[in-house]
Amino acid sequence: MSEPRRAAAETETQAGALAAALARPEPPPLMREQALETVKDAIISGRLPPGTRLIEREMCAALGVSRSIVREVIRQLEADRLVQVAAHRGPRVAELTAKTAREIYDLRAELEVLLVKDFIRNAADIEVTQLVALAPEVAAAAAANDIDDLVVIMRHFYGVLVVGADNTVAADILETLHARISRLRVLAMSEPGRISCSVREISEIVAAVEARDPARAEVATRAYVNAARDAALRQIARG
Amino acid sequence: MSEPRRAAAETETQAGALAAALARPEPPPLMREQALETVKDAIISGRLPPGTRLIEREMCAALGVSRSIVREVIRQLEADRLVQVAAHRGPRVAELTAKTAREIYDLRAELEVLLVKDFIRNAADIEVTQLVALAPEVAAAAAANDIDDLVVIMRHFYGVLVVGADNTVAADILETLHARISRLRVLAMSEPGRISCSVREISEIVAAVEARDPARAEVATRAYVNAARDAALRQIARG
DNA sequence: CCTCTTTTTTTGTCAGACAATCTGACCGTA
DNA sequence: TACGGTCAGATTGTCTGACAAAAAAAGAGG
Repeated sequence: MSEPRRAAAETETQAGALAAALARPEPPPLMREQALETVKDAIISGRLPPGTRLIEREMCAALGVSRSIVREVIRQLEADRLVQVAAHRGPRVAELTAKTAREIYDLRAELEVLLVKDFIRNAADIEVTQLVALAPEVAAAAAANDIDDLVVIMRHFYGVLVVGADNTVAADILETLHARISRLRVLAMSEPGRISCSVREISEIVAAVEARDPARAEVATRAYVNAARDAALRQIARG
Repeated sequence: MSEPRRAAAETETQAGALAAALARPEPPPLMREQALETVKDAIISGRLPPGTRLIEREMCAALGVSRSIVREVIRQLEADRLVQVAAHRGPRVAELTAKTAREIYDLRAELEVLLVKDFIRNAADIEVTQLVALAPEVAAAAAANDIDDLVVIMRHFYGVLVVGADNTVAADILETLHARISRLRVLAMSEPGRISCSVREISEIVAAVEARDPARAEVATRAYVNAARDAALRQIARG
């Protein structure tokens, strides 16, 4: 009984390896996905500020796609809470109140703590090394006061974290939260003194991860996210 | 300067109150929302089991709507992770692996802890009373072994919790997680002995909330969700 | 200045079309 | 029989055009 099943399992494994090796990461991109990415990026970067009306016809013209596509994209952005849609009134880029921002940061803290702990538990040594290698990069970008570069490096940081933590559910949700506060994060980083402070906090997280010390990592991660939250809320309060 | 503004604010407030009082909670329901709710309910209840293909034309016929609507609905379900869509291959009701289930339950624990703590901090006394009043109902339904009733009561329980906690972000995300594991939750509840166990755990949560003791509530909530997780994973393991 | 109409804009929905792609059946060959 | 190749049908991805209903804007009148 086990002979044929073993054989089947073997061919399956081989096929799986083949598929993985040959998988094209870029199957002919769907219009819908390109359009979604374009609009999402425009919102996240702030080129479409909160409150902006997203009129279907204009979106069609701007994106070069049909209304069908635009409407599907809107539905996805709505589900991600990046746009708010009132019936018969059309979608607008979502506003971010202080209350909502606080809620997002508080939940973000829990998610990042969860991910860092999972990273400590699940990540291979090479992934830990990758994370450790990012700490000096963060420091360098901070020293140069290059916020754009810092954003890129932090995105990389979270990329390594997410892969090593191997927790898709938490990673997906954290990504939606990050998207919602992305403008705010950049704003908060431009607060004088915030950058050098966050460098220290991130270094501490990395050090705790390197030591594979979950309790220490939790404290460090909470400190980092809470400080970011307070800076963000100050920015909102200033208008 | 403040006089006219006060007057304006007053009429605005009055108008707002009127609008709130007369607001029909049911503005002519959009086809798309009805369709979404119908499909979502079918998935959550298990009438559309995981893996089921959702063919556009068939959905149109079944729901009595056009393809535009069906496709918009699919996009929303995709964003909620209730369906998985492969390009050119169409959507299927999402499968739930043991790994994903574990991740969902672990995150659910964090979210419910967060919400319970917020409830303790923010809820009015009357809301605490409402929650306390649900404990005996849970016990009664459990004693009668009426799982359907228990599901309804637990939905009510979370409704009260969410309103009192006043944390929309966490509530929304918890709702999507609950949706993804809803079949599993029912399955887990049918495990012999699980119900009476969960009654005790829920009573302890309620007692901790009534005492407004966050630390105790956290312990109780974790115990409840972790027990639910273990029961759920056992069900998955059994096939 | 406020209020009531009338237009204009925009959304919500449908129907039909067509190319690109996937699936499964069929078929010849070794 | 097992395997690789071909072809027709099914299905998705996308576009266009249409129209009723709702909301917003513009005018008219007091």
